[in-house]
Amino acid sequence: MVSTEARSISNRPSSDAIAQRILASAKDEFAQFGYEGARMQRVADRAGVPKPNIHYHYKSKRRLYLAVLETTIESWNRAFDDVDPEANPAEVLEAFIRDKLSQAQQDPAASRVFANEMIQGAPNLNTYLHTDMQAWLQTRTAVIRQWMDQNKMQKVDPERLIFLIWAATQHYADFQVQALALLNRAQFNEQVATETADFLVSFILRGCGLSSERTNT
Amino acid sequence: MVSTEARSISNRPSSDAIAQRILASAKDEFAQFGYEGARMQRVADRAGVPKPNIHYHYKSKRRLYLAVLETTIESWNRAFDDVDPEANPAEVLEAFIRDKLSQAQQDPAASRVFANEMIQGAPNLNTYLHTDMQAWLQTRTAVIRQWMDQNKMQKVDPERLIFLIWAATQHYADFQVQALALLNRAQFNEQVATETADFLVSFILRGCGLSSERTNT
DNA sequence: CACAGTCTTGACCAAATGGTCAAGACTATT
DNA sequence: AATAGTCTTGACCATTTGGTCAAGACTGTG
Repeated sequence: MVSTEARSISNRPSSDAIAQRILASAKDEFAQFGYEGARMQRVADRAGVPKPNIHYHYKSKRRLYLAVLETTIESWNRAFDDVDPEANPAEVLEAFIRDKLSQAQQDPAASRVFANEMIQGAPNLNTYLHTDMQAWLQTRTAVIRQWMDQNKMQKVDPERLIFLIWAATQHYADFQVQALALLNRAQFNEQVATETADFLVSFILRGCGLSSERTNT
Repeated sequence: MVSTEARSISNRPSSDAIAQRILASAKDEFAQFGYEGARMQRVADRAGVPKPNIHYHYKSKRRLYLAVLETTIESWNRAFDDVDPEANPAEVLEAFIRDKLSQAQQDPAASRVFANEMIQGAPNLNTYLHTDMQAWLQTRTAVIRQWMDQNKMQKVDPERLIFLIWAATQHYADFQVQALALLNRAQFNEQVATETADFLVSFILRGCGLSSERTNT
């Protein structure tokens, strides 16, 4: 009786909370090892639940992975999302760069999940690449082209400009160990992030012909 | 007799040739799936040899992986290797960028193996990062700093400049599917490579204040 | 408090995994 | 042509893998 009473204070976390914890653990696992290298047992251990519990919430490893991919994509390009063509290119691009880098710092696992999927050949995101992502890119490049037509910035390939920003920012998530080792830093803290953001913003804006400073050649 | 004669023309490939073929197959496999996701059986199939043959040439999966890593690293930064500080920064950087991109196109697997190892946290290359690679980087950044002191180029963080070049070029190897999908191209051929190289060179040189063209702001 | 539905979990399974081994095939040397 | 050393391979093994299942625990509702 008493024991039952006591047990009844078990205060079991809500089913949703557990599903969330599993999803978060899965993100870390898939980020580090990729789909094929990920182990369900490790996901369970990270989440602190028995393995069969995962299969209650997610039908299979593949479904779990797809769920992770989905949440990852959702938070992908928050910024730069609705851009006013009348806005200042420099400000818009700066905001975009800083936001992407901030994401890379705050949630490197998301970036790595995506990187793994791409390296692997995007077996689960091929449609997405050719539909939603392409559409997203096209509206963005349209604005950039407009800016270039109005001589507001240097004429450059807009698609490749976006690629460069993606690559340069995600680098600090995906290759974090390398960057930290070579910069002789212990962790990717706020200071390193700020230094990096400042470098990227000023370098890329200069590349876009948007710098207030002039070159001294 | 006859059959023996006929068989003796079997012309079995040299042991070294097979070891090489295994290594090449392993590079592709590790590139696509990462260490934990790689399957010895698939390596064997790709190489066209029975699985035990792999274990004759490479003691274990780990040893095979280390061998792949080694050959990958060797071909890593061929270019930009001995730079004359008196040389023209623009020319040196352009050569470096074009070489890195050419590598990314010709051997994307190598880039992906390295990317996987970094994403995973560099469990096998941590020492390398803190020794050889750091040394390599330091001699390069020293030259760049010299150029900046002599006002030959814009003052920027040299380490992060190198990172940006690495990231921007390797992107076309690691994220090849994405780039091709978004550029609406079927394959990363010579034309795409040239367009990309031209973009990267002019954009990055402008970022370094090394462009002949002036901005029109 | 009983009952039904939701959620959890220990015990288990078939298949796949990295790796072994001993028998055989090939090659160079004498 | 016999021999010794190198290389190849079919059959096999212990362990790990993703996944199942049925029994039980918990929770809300009448």
